[in-house]
Amino acid sequence: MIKPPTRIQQRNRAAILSAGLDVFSQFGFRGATLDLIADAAGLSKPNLLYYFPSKESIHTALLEQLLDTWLDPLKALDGTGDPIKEIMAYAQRKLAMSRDYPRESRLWANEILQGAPRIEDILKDDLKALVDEKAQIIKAWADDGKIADIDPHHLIFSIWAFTQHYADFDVQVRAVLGNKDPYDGASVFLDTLYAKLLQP
Amino acid sequence: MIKPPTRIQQRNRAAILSAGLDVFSQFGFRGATLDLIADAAGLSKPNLLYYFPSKESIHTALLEQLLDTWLDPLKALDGTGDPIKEIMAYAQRKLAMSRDYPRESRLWANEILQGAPRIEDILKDDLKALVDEKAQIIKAWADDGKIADIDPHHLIFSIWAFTQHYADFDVQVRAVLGNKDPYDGASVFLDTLYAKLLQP
DNA sequence: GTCTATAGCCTGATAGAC
DNA sequence: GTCTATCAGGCTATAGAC
Repeated sequence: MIKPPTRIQQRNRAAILSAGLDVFSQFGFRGATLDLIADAAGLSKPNLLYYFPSKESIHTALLEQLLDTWLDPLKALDGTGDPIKEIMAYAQRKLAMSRDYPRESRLWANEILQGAPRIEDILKDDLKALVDEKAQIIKAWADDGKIADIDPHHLIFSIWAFTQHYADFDVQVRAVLGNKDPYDGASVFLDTLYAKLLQP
Repeated sequence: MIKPPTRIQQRNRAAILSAGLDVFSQFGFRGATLDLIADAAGLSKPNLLYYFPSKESIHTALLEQLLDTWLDPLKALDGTGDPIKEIMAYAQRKLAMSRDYPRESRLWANEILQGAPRIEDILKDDLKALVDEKAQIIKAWADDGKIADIDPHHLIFSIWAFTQHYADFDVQVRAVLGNKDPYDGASVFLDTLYAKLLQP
């Protein structure tokens, strides 16, 4: 018989996951330590290991939780909608994710930078299938003359690259811009960029 | 009296730096270990520490060496040249750097992702000054109607983001593309993207 | 210049009291 | 459920033989 988690358990699990997100997204899997996570979560190390049996299990839980929401913006790209509007709305959704979930973006970036040892299969199966499916939609739009004839895969890469840059390279962007908020300017630029690119 | 380094010393120093680049670019500063670097360099750990006094010193040497070449493509942007050609040539130079020096790109990405504790001052001083200078050139071109009126800072960010994506997210790009080489398609896409964006 | 040996600290994880 | 105490192994760095 499995008992439902108490409020304390829910709170501690959430605190650990949030602390783990902080630490793993900054230092990567190898650079993160249980001491740092335990401190950030306000728990002792053994107590942390009472909730999660290992360092790996915290990391895995975070990646699984992330996958649920990370691919949503692309999944929402609708083949029956207005082509240019659909693509530009996707790009803006991704930019909003960088603004609202920068730690998640950096967790992903760290995992890929380190060779994606824990999610390589997911990239080659789920991610590739999703991208190929949406690329086909975009290609059909191009063939119909509804948007310019550009490579759909590199179009998607460019959206990922540009939007995630503001989360992953946040320190650099802010160092260069000074005190200005990056996201307003980025949003305007994004609209201009893809409006011009996609115009048939 | 300082003696010139012997051939063995030159070779070992180079081997350590190359091994350090491999390891730091994959795991970040904290995730890297001297054991991994020593193995990759084909030296024992104490011998490695004979050439560099500490882990930090290897990392610093790599970052300094990187800075020399990392900003060259932007420095070469010439205010007296043809505006659209200059910007597109810059973007292509950056893409070539991702292709030819992916480890350097990932070393940089790791450092920024981790909050750039060791190069934050350089970002705020040297990098900001360089970018502001080139942004002013680009703005003047826009004011003269020679290129479209777009935000120069975000234009530069977009070039960084898109070109470095192919080095930093290499595993993901290749997982999605299958066996195809990414760089030919990226180069064509890059030309199309900025030709359309910059057209006044 | 290069090695073996090791100091001294930090790491992930466990045992057992309460 | 949470703690103190602790283990075994990995970590950076040093000592000292050759």
